[in-house]
Amino acid sequence: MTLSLFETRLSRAKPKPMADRRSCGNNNNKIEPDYSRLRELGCKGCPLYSEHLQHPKMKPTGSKRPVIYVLGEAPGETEDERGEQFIGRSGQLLRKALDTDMPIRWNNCCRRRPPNNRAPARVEWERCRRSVEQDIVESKPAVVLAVGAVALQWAIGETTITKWRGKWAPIVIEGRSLWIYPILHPSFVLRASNYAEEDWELVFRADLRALVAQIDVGGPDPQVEPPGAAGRDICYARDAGGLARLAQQIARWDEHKTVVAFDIETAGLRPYGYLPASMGWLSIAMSDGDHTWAVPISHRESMWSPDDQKEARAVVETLLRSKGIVKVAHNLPFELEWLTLIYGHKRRWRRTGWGDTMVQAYVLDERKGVLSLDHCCLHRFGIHLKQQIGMDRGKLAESPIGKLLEYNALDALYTAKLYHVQREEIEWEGLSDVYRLHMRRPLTLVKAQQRGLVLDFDAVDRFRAKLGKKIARARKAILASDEAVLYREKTGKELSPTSPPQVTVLFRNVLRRSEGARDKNKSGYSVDDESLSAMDLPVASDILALRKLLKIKGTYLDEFTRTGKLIHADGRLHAKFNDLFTATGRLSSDSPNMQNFPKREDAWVRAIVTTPKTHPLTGQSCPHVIVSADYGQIEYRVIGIAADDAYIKKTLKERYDVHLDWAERVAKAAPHVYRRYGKDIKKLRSEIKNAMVFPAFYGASPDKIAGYLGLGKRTAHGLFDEFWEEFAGVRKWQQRLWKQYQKDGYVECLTGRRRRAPLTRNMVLNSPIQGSASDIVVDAMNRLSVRADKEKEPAFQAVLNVHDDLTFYVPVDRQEELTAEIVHEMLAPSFDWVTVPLSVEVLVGENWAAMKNVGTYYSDG
DNA sequence: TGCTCACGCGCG
DNA sequence: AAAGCGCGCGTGAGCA
Repeated sequence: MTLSLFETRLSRAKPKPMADRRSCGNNNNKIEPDYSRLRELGCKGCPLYSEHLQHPKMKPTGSKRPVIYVLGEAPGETEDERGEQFIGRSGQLLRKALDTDMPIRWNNCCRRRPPNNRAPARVEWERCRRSVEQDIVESKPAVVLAVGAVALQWAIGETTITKWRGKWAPIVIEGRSLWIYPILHPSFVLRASNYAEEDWELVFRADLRALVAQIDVGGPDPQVEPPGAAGRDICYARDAGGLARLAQQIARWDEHKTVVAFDIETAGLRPYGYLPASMGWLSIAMSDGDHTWAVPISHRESMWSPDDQKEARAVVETLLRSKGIVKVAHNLPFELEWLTLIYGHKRRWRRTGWGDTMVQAYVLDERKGVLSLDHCCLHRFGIHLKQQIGMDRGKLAESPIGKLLEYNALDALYTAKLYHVQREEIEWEGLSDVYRLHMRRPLTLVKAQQRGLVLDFDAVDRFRAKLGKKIARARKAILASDEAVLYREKTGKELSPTSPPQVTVLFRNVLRRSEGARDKNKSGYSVDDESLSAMDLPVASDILALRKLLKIKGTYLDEFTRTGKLIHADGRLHAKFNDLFTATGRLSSDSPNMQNFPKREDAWVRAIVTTPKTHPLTGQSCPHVIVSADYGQIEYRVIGIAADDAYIKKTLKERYDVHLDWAERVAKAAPHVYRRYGKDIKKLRSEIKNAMVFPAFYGASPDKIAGYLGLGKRTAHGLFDEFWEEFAGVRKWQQRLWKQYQKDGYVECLTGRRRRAPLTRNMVLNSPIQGSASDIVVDAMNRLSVRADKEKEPAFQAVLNVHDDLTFYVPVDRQEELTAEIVHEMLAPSFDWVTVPLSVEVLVGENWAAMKNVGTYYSDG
C-alpha cells in the first residue's frame, strides 16, 4: 500500500452513504418527558380529570384468570358511562371477531376517558402504567393482546402498528415474561372500511384467527434475552494466540457442519472506494449461537502487524471456504460484496452453504420496514439490539475497538439465534422452497454489482452542457410569458416553474383554468403532464418541456460525471440490485436506479453507458458490445400458465396476434371507433392492446375500458361477453384467486412466494403474475451467473436486470457464440410449471442508446 | 441544517 | 390520450 493510493482514495469524492431506507427511529433532539416521574405521580394532577366522567378510574373487567389480556388505549364514551371495558362499537367488533371460549380480561393503557374519545397521549397513559402492569402480573395471562398503536407503544415502544400487527413479541413486566400480540385497533378498521380500498377488516379477522389458533396449538414460553454482552461467551481474537484458537474453533464447526452466523463491520457501505477493499474492512464476528468470536481487521487500534493481519484474513477465509459450515449473514449480499472483492471471487463459494436471515424474514413477511436485524430481534427476542451497545453506526471507524468488537459480536450472536427461530417458522409455514429459491440470488446480484457499468464521461459532459443551455433558455421564455408576468403581479413573487404548488396557483387561481381539476387526489388540482397538455397553452407546454429537461439532466446525467456521487473510485458505476425490497419479488435497483433510464422519448441519454475495453479476467485489450435480451410478452405467458387458459396457450403456440384479432373484432363491432383511428388496423391494435386486453387482465372495469375506447354501452357489453368467453380460463382464475385470498389472507406466485393482506383486488390479480414473470427472468440470470463461474466466462454474468430484460457485456470476437448460449439458457427455465413457449428478443450495440435488433428466438423453434 | 411529505415522472 | 400493478429519485415546501 503506497501513500499515493491512499491519497487517491481520500481526494476522490466518495459516494455518500445512502440513508438506510429501512431504518426506523429518528435521532432528533426532542426532549423526552420524564415518564418514570409520571408513573410515580399516577392520578395525581392528571390532565385528563373531568367532573363529567362517570368512571374516572376505570377498572379492568372480565375474567380474573384470563388466557388473553386485551389491552386497548382508553375507555370511550360508552365504556365510561357503563363502567365496563370494550362495549362500544369498537369493543363489539373486537368481541365478535375474537371468536373464542377462552377467558378474557379487558383493560386499557389509560384508565380515564380522554375528551371526544381521542387517543390518549403518552404523558397521559404513562401515569396509569403501574396499575395496568400490576393487574397483568396478578391475572397471569398467556398473552397480552395489544390493540392499536398506543398499546403497542405501551408494550414495546414501537409506534407503527401496521408493521407490528400479527407479530408475537416477548416482553417482561415486573420480572414476569409474557407474549404480546399486537393487532389493529377496531376503530381504525371501522373507519377504514369507509374509504380504504384495502380490506383492513380481513386483516383484523385473520390476525385474530391466527392468535386463537396459535394459543390452541401452544408454543414456546416467552423469553426475553438478557441485555448487553456481559455474561456472554464472547472471545476476541486480537493476537496470534487468539487467531490460533479461532482456527481450531472453525475446524470444529466445519467438522460438525455447524450453522455459523457472521457479520462484518466496514468503514463505508460499498467496497469500491478502498484500495485494496480490505482497508475499509474494520472487523468480523462469527457465532454459532453459543460461542462468539470477534476479530479486528483494519481498525486503527487493531495493533496487527502486516503479517498478523494477513493471518487474520487467512483464518477468516477458512470459515468462508468451509464446505461443512452453513454461513449465515443478515443481508448476505452486503457481506459478499466486500468479501468477494477482498478474497477475489472464488468459484467454490458457489458450492458452499450460505444462509441469510434477512431473506428468511422477507419470505415470512414482505412488509416494508420489518427486515432490519433490530426489528427482527425485537420481534423474536424482545430486545432493542442496536441500543444494547451505544454505537454511532455512521462512525464505526472512529469508535474504540473494544466497543466495535462487542457491537459486532452481538450482531453475529443474534443473527445465529435468529436463523434457528426463523428457520423453524419457515418450515412450519411450508416456505422452505421459497427460501431456497431466494438463496440462489445473493452471489448473482453481487457479481452484477461488482462488474459495474462503464460510462462515456465525455458524452455525459456534452449532454449536460447542451441541456444546461436549453434549460436556461426555457426558464427565460417561461418567465417572460404574459402568464408569468400576471403571476408576479398577483402574488408579488417570481414564478418558480418547477414548483408544483406554484404552478397550481398559476393555473388554478391566476389563470382560472379548469383542466387540472381532480376529484381523486387531496389537493383537488393536478399540474401533471396530462393536465398541462390539455391546457393547450404555450406556457403550459413550456413548463412541461422544462420539467423534462430538468428530469433528464438531474436524474440521468448530473451525478454520472467523473466526480459525480454515483461514480466509484474505480471509475465505474456500481448500481445495486435488491431482491428484498419489492412486494412482488421483482428486483429493484438503486444508486442509481438503472431500471428507469429513458427508453421511449429520450433514449439518447442511454449513450452514456458504454462498453469495457479490456477483458475482466486477463486485463488485455478486448472490445465488447452490449447485448440485451428481452423476454417477449412474459406476463401474458405467465397469465396463460397461471390461469391454464386454453385460448392464451393456443395463441402462443400458433404465434397468433391476439391484439390484432381483438382490434379486428372491435373494428367490426364498432366501425366508428375504427374510423377514429383512420381505419388503420395497426394503430387500433396498439390501442386495443394497451386500453383493452391488458387492462382487462389486470382488473380494470369493463365500464372504464368502454369509456376510454368510446364504445357504446351495448356494443361494449357484447364485446366483453365475447372477450371473457374467449378468455374463460383467465376469468375463472381471477375469481378463484380472489376467493383464495379472502380465505387465506395472501396470494402466491407460481414459485410459492406469498404476498399478504391487505391487498386490493387488482393487487391480488397482479402480484402472482408480476412475481412469477420476474422469477423466470431471475432464474435465467442465476443459471447464467453460475455458468460464468464454472466456465470462467464473465460474459454470462448479466450486468443489468430490467424486469423482463437481461443485459450483458460480450466480447466482440465471440459475440455470436456467446449470445447464442445466453439465449439458449434464457429459453430453458428450470421451473416445471413453465408450460408455454418463451421468446427472447436480442439487441446489440456499442452503447446503450444504439441497440439494434439481431433476432427473436423461441423455445419452441 | 436535516428531516419528512407530496408530487411528478422515468422504466417494466 | 385513455387501464392496472410494481419500483427509485429529484424537487419544493413545511417543520423543528
